Amino acid sequence: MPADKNIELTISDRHASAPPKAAKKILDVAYDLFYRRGIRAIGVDEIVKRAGVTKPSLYRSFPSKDELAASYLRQYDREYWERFDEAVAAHPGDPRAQIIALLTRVGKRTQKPDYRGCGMTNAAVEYPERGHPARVVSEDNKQELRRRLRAMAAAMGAQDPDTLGDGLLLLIEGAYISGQLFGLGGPAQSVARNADLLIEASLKK
Amino acid sequence: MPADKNIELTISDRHASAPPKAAKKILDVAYDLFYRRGIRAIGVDEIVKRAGVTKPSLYRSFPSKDELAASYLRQYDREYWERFDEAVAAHPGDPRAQIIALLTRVGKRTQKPDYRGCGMTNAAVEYPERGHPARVVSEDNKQELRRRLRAMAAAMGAQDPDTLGDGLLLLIEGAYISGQLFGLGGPAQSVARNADLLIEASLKK
DNA sequence: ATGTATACGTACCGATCGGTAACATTGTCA
DNA sequence: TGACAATGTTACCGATCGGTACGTATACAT
Repeated sequence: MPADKNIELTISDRHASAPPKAAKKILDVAYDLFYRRGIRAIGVDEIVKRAGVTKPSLYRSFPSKDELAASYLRQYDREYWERFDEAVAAHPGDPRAQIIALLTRVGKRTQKPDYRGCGMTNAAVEYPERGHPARVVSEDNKQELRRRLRAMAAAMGAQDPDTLGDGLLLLIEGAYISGQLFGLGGPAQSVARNADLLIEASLKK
Repeated sequence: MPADKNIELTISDRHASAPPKAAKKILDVAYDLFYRRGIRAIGVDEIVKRAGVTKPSLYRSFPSKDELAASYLRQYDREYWERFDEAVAAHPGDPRAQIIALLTRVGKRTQKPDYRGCGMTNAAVEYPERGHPARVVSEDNKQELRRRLRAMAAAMGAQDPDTLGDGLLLLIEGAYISGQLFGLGGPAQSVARNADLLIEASLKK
């Protein structure tokens, strides 16, 4: 279930009704294409064609393709933390169970046939140049992920919370990547089990 | 120290001397540009310009840009296993020490200022379509990595060698990716420490 | 010197890239 | 009805994409 809330705060919050419809269709289509096939691989022509709109419509709502990509990632970011918070909320006050729930879900997603990894991670690989609009969003997302994982490791009572938090991040990123590299039956299916072992070895005795 | 052995078996092994010099320059330049800035981001025009040759020269030695990218990855593959075997050879008969040596080096490389991750991983992200020449090389490389890590986990006497091998792979891939995402001081610097903890927790007691 | 093979360069191809100018059409609310 | 905003239409821009037709330079063997 993709992009169904507001498009961009600056667009939808004008006077509480009837934001441009074209912008939403464009962003929905761009979201799907960028995620599945990559940002560089998709041209604006294909986006407008599949969205049933024209190019000027795209450039009225988004200043450039790069900014459209950044908008796609901001949308991805919202849904990312929704999923995150959902797993956390399922085990209130139990950070270890939260992590395991989170990683179990990630592991399951990576085993779906056409899994394509994390949109954030992929975008950062596609745009190595510092300061690129898409990369900025991606880096912010990862910084926040690191912050949360370290905080959760501390709440678990790890001997070295920063090391455990970073170790969990490495496992997660490894799952994102190897999920799209190996497909079904790949190493990503064991991410939760390995995280559990790592946590066990990292707690104060 | 880049690409200084043979270019392509099919080129250099013609009659044991004087293979086209242009092909080597092209592959060297392509290697550098593809790795640092991405394959899709680099056009053939830039490659031939920086190599000081012309486009027809490129297409006499390589049937297409995609195949040039595949050649780049085959070269990367050779150097990859050279580094791997080097770390292994430093600790004969001690798989755990081999892994730690390996991951210590990976962790160090990820902390270099302009670290750009694993060329194989990056190529697979850039080319999600199955069967793409570049992706095929990348997938083969990863399969082999998984095979070796599982074998080493078994040699260590892990309770569940496949799970430990896969866990190590997840940590390694996580290090490749987060190395280029976070730069200096990122989570990748702790990959060896986390691997050691994971190994400790995975051995038979 | 002349044939033959190989490597290289000039110049070009059609397609697509991201992006825009100018204008016509629609729907909505006053 | 009039005004305005959103969208559509058509046609175009210069740049770059991957790739090639075709002539030329060099080397070596006869």
